[in-house]
Amino acid sequence: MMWKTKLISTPKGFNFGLTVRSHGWYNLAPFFYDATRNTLSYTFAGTKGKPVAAVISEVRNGVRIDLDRAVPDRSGIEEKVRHILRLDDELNAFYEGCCTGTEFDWVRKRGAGRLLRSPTVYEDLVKTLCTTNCSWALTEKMVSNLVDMLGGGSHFPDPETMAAQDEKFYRNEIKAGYRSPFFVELARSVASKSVDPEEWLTSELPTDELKKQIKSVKGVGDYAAENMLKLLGRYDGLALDSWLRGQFYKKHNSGKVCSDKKIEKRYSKYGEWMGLAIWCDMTEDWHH
DNA sequence: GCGTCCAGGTCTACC
DNA sequence: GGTAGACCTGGACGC
Repeated sequence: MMWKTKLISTPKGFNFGLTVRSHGWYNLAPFFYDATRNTLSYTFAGTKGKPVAAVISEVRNGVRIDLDRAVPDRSGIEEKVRHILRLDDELNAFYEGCCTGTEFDWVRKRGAGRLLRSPTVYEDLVKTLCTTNCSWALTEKMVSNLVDMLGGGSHFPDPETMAAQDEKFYRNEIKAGYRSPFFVELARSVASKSVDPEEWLTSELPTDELKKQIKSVKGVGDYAAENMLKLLGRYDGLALDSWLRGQFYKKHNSGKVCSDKKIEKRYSKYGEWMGLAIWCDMTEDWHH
């Protein structure tokens, strides 16, 4: 069977807009968010070099996917949209255990807490590397350069395509600077299957062991690994970066710098959900 | 126009 | 295990 438009149901209380705008990913190519229409566009690589552009919009009790051409059921696009929007994430434990009757009741009531992610863990990993030690503007530039130069201007390049380029290309064309050798090594490791980021989604390793595994990727330190863990659905790390710290200082410490331990102490009561708790707390004013 | 700082950090060498 | 210094880029800022 082929399809071009599909409706998929969403979990009770799911909030499309808050999920899309849950963090900066919706501004990174090949995502495009149309705020006026409240639609999220994404172009999938497709098969045989034929990309498929999707527009995802909110409908009653679900979301609608509109493609620019018909694809077979086995294309996997429906599953990828479910993955992107975290439709299969089980958040009831977080809503009931951390939000009900607490400062985060708004998260439960409004259906927040689902962090947008890319269709593949590999894409999220490359994008996370692009967020390290630079301005958000440079992150956007690096990612759009990858899409423009290696994804035909439409889709995110696969590991094989990225592995075919050398460090010089990433330095000169992508403007990745010192991250360039990290991209080459990561892409070649994934292309040769010596590293399989997609396996992290279903890994049964304890979070600290999985974090070590993620950190074995060159260029991935504490922040990047914990950010990846959040996108994998594990929230027991805070993924502190300079932006998150700055927000905390403003909201909870009268604008004054404090230690990471103090930040951790405030959210430690949320246990395995502390990473999601701090993220919702620090981004609350995005959603007014 | 120029120099400095630093932003959604990490790695290496050294102690 | 803890820490200083180096590392690309590019926008903001002060002079």
